[in-house]
Amino acid sequence: MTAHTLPTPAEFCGWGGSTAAAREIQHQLAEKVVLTDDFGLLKVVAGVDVGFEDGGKITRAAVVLLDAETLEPLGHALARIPTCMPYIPGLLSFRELPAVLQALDSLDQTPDLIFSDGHGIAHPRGLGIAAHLGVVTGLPTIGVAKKILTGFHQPLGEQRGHQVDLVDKAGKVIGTVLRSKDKVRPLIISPGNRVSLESAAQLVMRYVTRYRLPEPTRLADRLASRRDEKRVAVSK
DNA sequence: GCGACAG
DNA sequence: ATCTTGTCGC
Repeated sequence: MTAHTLPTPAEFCGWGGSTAAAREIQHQLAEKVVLTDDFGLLKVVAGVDVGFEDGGKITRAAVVLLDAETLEPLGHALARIPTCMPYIPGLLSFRELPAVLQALDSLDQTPDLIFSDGHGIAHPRGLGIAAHLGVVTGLPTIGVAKKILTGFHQPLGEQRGHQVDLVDKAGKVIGTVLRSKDKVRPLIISPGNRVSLESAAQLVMRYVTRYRLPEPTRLADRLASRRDEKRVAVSK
């Protein structure tokens, strides 16, 4: 069923699948993205991120579930699969989604909203990993990136909460450059699916506490990159 | 042709 | 993303 939306990892191994085919899939799926806030009250929010092990041979996806109201941890999942596609700017989702989907499937609960690392519609073909994930799962998603992939913006204010539009060459707004904390590099926020541009930035700020990244993303990042384990290993 | 380029 | 210690600044 996902054959037309996400080539199997095997199809890309050794370049069995072409980048041209992947780009065509993105163009088609981008048309399915909805930017309407059609979700109800948020009960469970999730954060997803991907890390690598063994020099990149293993792709490791992490998903964390939090109570949308209290940010209390409700659960998490990990998926580790062989990596068989290289990183290619613009085609990130084909490399990372297989593991992410597997981790999501292993959960006993479906989140009402997913914060994904990377871009949503702020992408050359309008389908960054967050948007791709949203279309494939049918769930509301928001892209939280640390760098711009495409687009331009006016100067941004220095204080926490300040934001400016990220626009494409045609002048269309595709995201928000958001200062989540004072004196830190801004985050690039863009809708993935079933979330409006305005809500995307608001929701991110709702889940930012004392760090640059919103909690769902920050916690998923820890799990995916094994921050805790490494800290112990180094300080020991 | 040249440079840019999420994670 | 990942390899990696200490260090400068708020």
